[in-house]
Amino acid sequence: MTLKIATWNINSVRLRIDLVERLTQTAKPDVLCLQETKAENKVFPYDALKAMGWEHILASGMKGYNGVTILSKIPFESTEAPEWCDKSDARHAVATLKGGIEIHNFYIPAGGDIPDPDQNEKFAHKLRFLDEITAWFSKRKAAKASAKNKMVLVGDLNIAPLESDVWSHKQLLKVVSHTPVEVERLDRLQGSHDWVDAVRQFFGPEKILYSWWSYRAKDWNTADKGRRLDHIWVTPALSKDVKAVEILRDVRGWPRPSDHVPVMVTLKS
DNA sequence: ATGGTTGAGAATCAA
Repeated sequence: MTLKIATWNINSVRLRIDLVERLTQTAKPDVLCLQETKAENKVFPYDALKAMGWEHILASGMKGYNGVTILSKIPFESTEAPEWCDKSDARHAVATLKGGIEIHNFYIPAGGDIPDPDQNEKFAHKLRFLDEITAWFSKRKAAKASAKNKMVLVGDLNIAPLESDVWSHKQLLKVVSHTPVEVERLDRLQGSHDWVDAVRQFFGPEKILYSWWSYRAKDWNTADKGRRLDHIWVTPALSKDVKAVEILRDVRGWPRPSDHVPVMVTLKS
């Protein structure tokens, strides 16, 4: 038996509902975590998603921006939509699957253009968000004696930490998403619950990997100026169960695509 | 050097 978990920044679930269906049918994930759904719950396409086989749906949305969703073929034991930085901005959804795996789906703030928290409140928010969830996971780890905890953290973390996660390390060092201050925060988050980067565990540290290509490039595929902003992390109790990881680059070439592509892990269960 | 595109939803704001 296997469990396939995918994450995808869909950039409007309503506009791209047909692409969600295409991914559902071709990649056949058991759990699909979406970010940037851009739909408040009252306009969320529950019926269309149920019709394509997503029986269990956790949606946390707001009008116009952000929004995270966990779609599942496996029933939920419990669900939660925590809030951070005193904002109700729909950036975190948690679902525990029947059987015990706890899934965290994040849309971390992008952080604006200027990588200085004193000049740019959006960048300050991004750092604060990372600090808050790091403290929260550290506390939970201590409280739960977590050695056996089976947890998965996915999402658009809006940080590409390694040199092999960006098209040019040198040219992006001062570009939000790849600055040392963000990478250091992401490393601390990773340490907060002994998270293992399942994608790098599978592919190794050297392989060039991207999950996002800007809409602004004339030809995203030829220019290939990508970044790996979308991540799948697992706790040590699950790291040995990672059988495969795929970054579905072809999806960037689908009609009217998102600027992000799905990342999917196959776990032995 | 600094533009380039997309989405929500109704003028910009965010990415």
